[in-house]
Amino acid sequence: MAVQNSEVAQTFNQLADLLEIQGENPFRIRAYRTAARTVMELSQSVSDLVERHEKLYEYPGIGKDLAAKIEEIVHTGHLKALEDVQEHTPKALVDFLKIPSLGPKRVKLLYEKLKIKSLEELEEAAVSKKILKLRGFGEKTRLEIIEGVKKLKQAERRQVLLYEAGETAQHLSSYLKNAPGLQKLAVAGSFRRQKETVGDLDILITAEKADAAMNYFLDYNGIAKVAAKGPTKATVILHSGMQVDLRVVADHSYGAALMYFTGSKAHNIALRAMALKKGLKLNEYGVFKGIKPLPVATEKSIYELLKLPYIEPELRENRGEIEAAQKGELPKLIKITDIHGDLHMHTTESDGRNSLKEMALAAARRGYDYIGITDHSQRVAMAHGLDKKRLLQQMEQIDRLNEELKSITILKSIEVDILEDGKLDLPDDVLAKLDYTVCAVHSYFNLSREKQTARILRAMENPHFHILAHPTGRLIGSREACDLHGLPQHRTITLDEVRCRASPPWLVGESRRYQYFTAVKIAGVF
DNA sequence: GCCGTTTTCGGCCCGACTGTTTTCAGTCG
Repeated sequence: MAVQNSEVAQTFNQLADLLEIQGENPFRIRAYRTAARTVMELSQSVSDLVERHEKLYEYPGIGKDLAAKIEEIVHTGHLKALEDVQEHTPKALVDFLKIPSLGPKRVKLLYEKLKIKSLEELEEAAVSKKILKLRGFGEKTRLEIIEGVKKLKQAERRQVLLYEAGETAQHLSSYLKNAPGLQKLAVAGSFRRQKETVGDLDILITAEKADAAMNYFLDYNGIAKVAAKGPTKATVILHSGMQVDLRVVADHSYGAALMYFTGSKAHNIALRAMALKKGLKLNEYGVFKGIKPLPVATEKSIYELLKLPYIEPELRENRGEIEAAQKGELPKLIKITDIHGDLHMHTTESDGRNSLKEMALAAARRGYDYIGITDHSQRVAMAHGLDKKRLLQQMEQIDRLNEELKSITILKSIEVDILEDGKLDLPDDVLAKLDYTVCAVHSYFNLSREKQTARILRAMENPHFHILAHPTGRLIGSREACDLHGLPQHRTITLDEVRCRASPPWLVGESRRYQYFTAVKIAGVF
């Protein structure tokens, strides 16, 4: 059984967590984490690379040592070094790191001085005030730990979907726009990078008087708790549980601060290292030569100073965008204005919320040239999927509507279910009458990799198969991707890619909850 | 553990805030 890249990355991260608690050289720990990231971003499986004797140590952040460790994991399925470290460190200590105010140093102290090695022991030591004996532990920390243990027992820290975070961001932004003396405002962080889920919101403002704006922010009625506040920085927890960080900077630092708070952390570190090599210092206040600030009002001017073109926030993850920028090979990202139509839409015939005509009119108002109607097929009974008879009726309806509406073209389609054996859920004669089909898996997500892949390949062999919808079936935060051979786990799709995949060059539908744009069938998707 | 137009050794991003301390270490982003 081949080892997945994510398993290798997980092993490295586990090792890094444990070494952190043991007080190992922090740079060595960082190397493990960097390597874990690199492995996750590889477009090929490490198993294949090892099998073909590719030089793993030529990838960024992977040297000979880590390459050997990767090979060990591929060959033996585990890492002896991790097991050795695990043997001497209780696993629960790693969970302690998730508690606010507990970092590796304090976890180490708790373990060494008080022999604490489980969540229960930690709770007991906090409640009985034993931990106050330790240097650096006071009453505040004690209460933080009790609260943290409670939360940890309940659930993981909540990550919300991007669009949910967008609603909170919208509320907060419109509130803050009325702050006294407000000049500029941006929601930065992972939200600006448009990550699929967002853990907290980072809001950056410039204002005539920082303290007035800060106080205005702290008066926001959605705040449940103020976790930290200073003259330029505050952290609050909203009633929804979401954390919001506010930073106030001087107007001339806005560009540098926006870049800094947008991240990602890895991208910033890489940029700072580049700046250092040029004899410059980069921080959230600007770019400095010695102590002399250079004029950098915008993010663009900072990139220019580093001899780089502007890098879009969505790409700032230090997974090759800086190298691509240096070579002038940055991908062009999809913009709303690039979208001319939507090929994945439901109506009230199945589980949509609007009628066929309402959908068409709404799309026309958006300026779309075309839409494709893709209600569910009969097998998805929960969504009242269409059988042959109802689909034929809908097609007639579409013909009539196309006559009536001249501003938009409505294409006939269906989201046809891929059955467990790879057959499509409707007979070929009716599929042949459609403009195109969207095919998707809605059941049996847990088949083995071999069976799942064979199932989809078989569906693709059908001459009426055109588009594979939500290819991995992953629901962000609630259902894992199904195991398929050859689909990358995580990546950004660019406009050029969509163009070259789609023939004719249609953009394809997306959903808020699925990770992927619906992929279009081309040779070599798998 | 990685890496090299200061280098094969000696660096490795950097600042705000907190809590505990009595000047600063640890955490966080």
